[in-house]
Amino acid sequence: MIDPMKNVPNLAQAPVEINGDTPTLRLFALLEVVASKDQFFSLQSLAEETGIPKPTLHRMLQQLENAGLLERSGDSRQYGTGVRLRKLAENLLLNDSFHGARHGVLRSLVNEVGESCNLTALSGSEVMYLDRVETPAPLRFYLHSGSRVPVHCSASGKLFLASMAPAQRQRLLAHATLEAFTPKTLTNLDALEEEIKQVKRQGFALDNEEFLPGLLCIAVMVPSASGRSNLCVAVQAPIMRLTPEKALGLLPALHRAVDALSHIESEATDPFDDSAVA
Amino acid sequence: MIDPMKNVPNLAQAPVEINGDTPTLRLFALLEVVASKDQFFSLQSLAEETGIPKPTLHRMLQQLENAGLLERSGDSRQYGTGVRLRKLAENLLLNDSFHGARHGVLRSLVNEVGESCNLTALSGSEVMYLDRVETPAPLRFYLHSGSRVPVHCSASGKLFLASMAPAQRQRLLAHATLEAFTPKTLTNLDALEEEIKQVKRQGFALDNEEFLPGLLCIAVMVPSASGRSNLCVAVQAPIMRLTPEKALGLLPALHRAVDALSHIESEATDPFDDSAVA
DNA sequence: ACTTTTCATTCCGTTTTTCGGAATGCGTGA
DNA sequence: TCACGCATTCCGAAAAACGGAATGAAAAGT
Repeated sequence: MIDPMKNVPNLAQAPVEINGDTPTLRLFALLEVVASKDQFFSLQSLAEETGIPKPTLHRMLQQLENAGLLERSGDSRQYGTGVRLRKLAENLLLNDSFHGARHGVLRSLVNEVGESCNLTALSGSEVMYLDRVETPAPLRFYLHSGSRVPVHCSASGKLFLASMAPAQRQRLLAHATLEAFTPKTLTNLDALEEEIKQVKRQGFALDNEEFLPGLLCIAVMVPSASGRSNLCVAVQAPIMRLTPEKALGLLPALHRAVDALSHIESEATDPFDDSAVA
Repeated sequence: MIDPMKNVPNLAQAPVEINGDTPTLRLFALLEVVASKDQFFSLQSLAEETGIPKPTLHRMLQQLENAGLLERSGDSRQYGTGVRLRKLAENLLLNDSFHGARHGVLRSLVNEVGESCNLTALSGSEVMYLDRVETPAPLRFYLHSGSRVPVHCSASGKLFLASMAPAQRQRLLAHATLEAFTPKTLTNLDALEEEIKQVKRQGFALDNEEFLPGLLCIAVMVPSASGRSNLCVAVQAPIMRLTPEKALGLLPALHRAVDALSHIESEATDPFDDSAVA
């Protein structure tokens, strides 16, 4: 990957990383680059932008073209998006009413409590942000959906841990390093178990600057009709605006959101529930 | 070319074929199946539906989940679409390479009717502006592509709602706050359902100051050759210049635009049809 | 008209990934 | 407690991806 100086291509290199552990995911990352373009592009320009070797990129694009995901303008060397890809995108957005409904609940929770809220799920050994709505207040933490945080220092994570069978929890924690993100992070397994016991008793969890200094978070689990739940709602705010005591006052609002969310979730398993709506 | 898909498991259910000559394309075909679903699904059900062996399907889903393209919900046996996939879909529609052609249609519609027009798509529970062309008149509303408006108080939104199955619509609306942006906003579910019935009858929708005071909007849906449509055209104008009655007079122009747009959409499948932008 | 430059495309041995039947794990309901 | 349904892991054979080098093909320069 050494850059021979003789070639000095054009403007400042945009090192768009094509990440992915598998060929397929690399192709997806490529599609994302393509999808973010507003115009046609050539193989060459894309090769420079992404750093993918030309033959490899050629094969990738050819594959996508054969599949109807990309199209080429005429016989020329300009690529653009294909019908099939657009159709997929449309269907996806059109049918995603669960996400839409959940987002709505989240939005009204934010309206009510005035702070940023998010939906989280356990994904592997980490907590993932499924969705997030920001507070209108100017001072806020920038966190976005799709990002991940460790289980041991997040309110949602502690709830997930508390909902597990002891054996399952141990299996998960056995291979985890309880990394200290702040001085308040629980890095001791016994302390964490103690905390989890308390979470279980209380029915909610707090993260008091255990992940980011100055960030307080309170979370509640959305129960699942069948089996264990993998969904939490949480409010996050700077400690300047939200002390642990004040956070407890938000619990009623959180529980209302949880109710709404669990109704949505139950519709997923029970598609025959479309009675109302005249 | 040899057909590698000799899997003919023909179990009791519908035989949705996953075609594709390469692993990546098979994964993509799988995503298409997922994207066309309106509800969560389990590995088992998908295995039966597609005929893909369980271990293979498991690996595929796991890969997609790790990449953030899919998400698991509920008791962790239910899969649904992920943030990253939705993001990809949105970017794609926003930067579509047909954008140019569609933009042209929009521009000539603006020329004809003299008011700002826009193209919209449903994204989750909100209406997204795909494109917009402003009126040359000095008095106008500042709205731009990429921005979003709620479904219940926009003409396009009502059209999308009208095109949904009752269950889907209910899910979307049940937990939504029908926020009142103006005194005319429909904040009552029954009233909204009534309005939707009317929209369905009429084939077009009006937004008469339901979102912004003084703003009237009339919208028509662009039909899709296959499946449900996710595209609307709309004219927006200050009520000073456009009354509801006068808006009806714009319907012929809107329908001409719709025709042109649906030709663009079908162009890809029929390259001999040059009738797009005039 | 001919040469040079610039891309796109093909070749092909090596490396990585996928495939899926069989075996195992895990939670639920008898 | 056991059995059953489903999710998950194993692993060797098969397939696909990889990318440096070589080869076209067409535009740009002379």
